[in-house]
Amino acid sequence: MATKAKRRFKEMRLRSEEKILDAALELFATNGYKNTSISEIAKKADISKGLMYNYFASKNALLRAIVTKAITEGHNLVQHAMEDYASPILELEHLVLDTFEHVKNNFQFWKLLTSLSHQQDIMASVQDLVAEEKKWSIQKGIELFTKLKAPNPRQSAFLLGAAMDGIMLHYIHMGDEYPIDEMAKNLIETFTHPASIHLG
Amino acid sequence: MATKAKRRFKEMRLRSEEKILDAALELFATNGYKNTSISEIAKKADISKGLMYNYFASKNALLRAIVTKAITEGHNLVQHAMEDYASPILELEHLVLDTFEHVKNNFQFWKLLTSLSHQQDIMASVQDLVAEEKKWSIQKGIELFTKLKAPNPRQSAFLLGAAMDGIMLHYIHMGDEYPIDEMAKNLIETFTHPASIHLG
Amino acid sequence: MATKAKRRFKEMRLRSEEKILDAALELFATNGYKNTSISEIAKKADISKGLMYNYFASKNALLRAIVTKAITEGHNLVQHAMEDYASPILELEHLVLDTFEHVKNNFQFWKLLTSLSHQQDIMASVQDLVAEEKKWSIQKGIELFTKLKAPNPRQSAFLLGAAMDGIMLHYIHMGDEYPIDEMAKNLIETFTHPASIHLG
Amino acid sequence: MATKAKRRFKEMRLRSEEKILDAALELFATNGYKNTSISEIAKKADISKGLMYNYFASKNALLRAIVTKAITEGHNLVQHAMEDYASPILELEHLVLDTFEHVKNNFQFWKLLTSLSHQQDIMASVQDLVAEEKKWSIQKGIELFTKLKAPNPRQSAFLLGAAMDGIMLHYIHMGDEYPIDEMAKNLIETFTHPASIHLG
DNA sequence: AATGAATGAGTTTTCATTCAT
DNA sequence: CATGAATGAAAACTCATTCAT
Repeated sequence: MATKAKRRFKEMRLRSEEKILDAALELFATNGYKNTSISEIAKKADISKGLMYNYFASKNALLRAIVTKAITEGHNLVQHAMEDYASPILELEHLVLDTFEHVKNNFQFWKLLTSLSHQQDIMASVQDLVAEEKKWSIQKGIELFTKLKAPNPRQSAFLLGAAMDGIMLHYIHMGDEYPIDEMAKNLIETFTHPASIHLG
Repeated sequence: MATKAKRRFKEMRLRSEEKILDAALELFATNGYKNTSISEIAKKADISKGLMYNYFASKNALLRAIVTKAITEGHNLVQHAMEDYASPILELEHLVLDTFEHVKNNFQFWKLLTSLSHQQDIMASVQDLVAEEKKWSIQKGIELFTKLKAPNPRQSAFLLGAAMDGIMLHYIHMGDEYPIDEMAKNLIETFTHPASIHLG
Repeated sequence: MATKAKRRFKEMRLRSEEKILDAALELFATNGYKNTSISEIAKKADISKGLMYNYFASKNALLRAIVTKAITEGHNLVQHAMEDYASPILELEHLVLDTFEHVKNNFQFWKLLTSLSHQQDIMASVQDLVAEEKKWSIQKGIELFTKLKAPNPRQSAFLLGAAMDGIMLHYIHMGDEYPIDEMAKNLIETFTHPASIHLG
Repeated sequence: MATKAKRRFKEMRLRSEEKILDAALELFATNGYKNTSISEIAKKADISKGLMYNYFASKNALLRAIVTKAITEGHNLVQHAMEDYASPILELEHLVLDTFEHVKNNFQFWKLLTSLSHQQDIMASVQDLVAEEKKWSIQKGIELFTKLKAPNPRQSAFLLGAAMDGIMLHYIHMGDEYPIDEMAKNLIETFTHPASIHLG
């Protein structure tokens, strides 16, 4: 009896939580954290203002929940993708493609994260979650270019990272108008082909 | 007499206006637009809250003034730098270096602009100013790569643009810890040397 | 069968009601009425929020129930204690000691009542219950001092009442650190011995 | 010029601050801290809600300001009054009378303080201010009864303290209906006359 | 009888903006 | 031109109470 009721309650909780997280992510991403009110979130999630506080202790806790969730998901995804590859070139190719795939599939989240990254005080409450992710990413790049026998792996990793972030930035701003797949292909060629594609 | 007095007033006016713009730029850039109060700006600019409204009709007008000013300055700078170059390679080199130089010299402004770019409603009030700038920039890139006989000038221009923005993004986040000059050198080589520097 | 089940239900009901009353009393007394939420009470009583409303129509009804219960108990106690004494001196002695005993045994309740007594609007809903109690208490004091042939029984009763309330106040604030028994002894001597104990 | 304007502003500030403090004191004292909203205070003080925050950082800061102000005033008053007396009996007489005088003149404040003393968490934010006051008071009492050669000065000081607090409590509850001056006289006699006044 | 999800009115707090001087 | 006191609308948050199950 009690079990049945409990299960039902759990489901209700989960559904509401999901609705709130989704609504908040979209609004935060589009209009910014400070610029989004709990009222707006509640309206979009189709719940009452008060209910939000049943699930998240504060607006900031809600933000952290979003970031935590997305980073966890993202981390798993990329780590999986990295497992076994025949050659470092293929590996680099997948690093780029998988990352962009993840960005495409989590458009709103990346928009939010990019937006957050410019607000010092808000970022502070999320910094720890993001910092680790970044370090891991650069480390992976350096390993790759070392395997590829690049003359300066660190430098190449940084440049690749910058180019990827730039592409993501443009993609995030322009959305599907931006030729992200083409850019990815181009990027991979630039970083793996001995002859530059840029000059004839 | 009157003239002298008038001139002094004008100078004071300019000085106050300048102080407000500077203070606001720094605070907006560091903490975000929404997160910065008029009180804070007034305190930092060492003027009264009320005085601000003598110079700018609203907080949003102040924001627009900052963006307008910086974009105008930036535009002049880059356009100047582009004038006469012996070869397109040199020209590309200068495009990259001058842009980064501008970012370095207007760190706060770029920080602000990057931050703003993620807040749809605020950006709306500034969008038109930025859009033109962007278009011009891409056009310039395409021209350059055409002169350089790149197989796909548009693609190369996009990739260069993305890489430059990525580098700027990292520089803006990390400040002087980021090896922006080294990155610039590297970037130029990648885009102008027939043999890739990435693979040995 | 039915009877047995009914009895069990009644017991459960009593147990839950008791748990709620105890939890609420402690929380109200410690943190104040307004400062205590139904959630806290429910958690402390180990029941659900909703169940509380099966037993008490509102938070205020719960408060009234607590006060009513404790006053009734207290009244019985003191009245019992007052029955037959050989001398008015002994009677006064018992009045003091029994009252303090009651306070010691109902510490939380007295704490609550003392706390409530300063909140006009809340007190309104409880006032009538308390007023009667007070009147009875003073009447008793006057009777006693009359029997004791005090020159001004009313005055003495008031002074004794004030001193007792003062001692109770201190006891309530300090808890068992306060030497309430010693104070009681002292108080009785002061009011029954012809020679003052205060000056040597 | 500037000076004149500044003086005017200071006066405005002072007046508003005073109005807020007075309104808040009365409401806190009558209805309790938690039970009083900023809106009510603003309405009573005839100012806008927002203005309160120009003067006090928070509702709690307002409370502390009230307590600090009253304790400081009270301390000065009593300390002054204690200076030079011909005999310890006269000194005790004045201790009692001056204290009651202070309570009468700061009725609202004492009502508030008595009310606060029962709410642990609120009291925490004010405790330090009050604790010192209490210690000083008891110390004074012990000194007095030592000079008066009471057999147990500490005990007598405690009893006097309790009686005084009890009288104040009743006075605070009943207001001017309570014969506080008569009680004071009676109290002094009880504690200074060798023969008890209670029994004929 | 019992649960806890959901509500909404009310509370504290913030801040762009106005205005008297 | 300059000041900062004052306002009020909107934001974050709390909580007694209701209700479907």
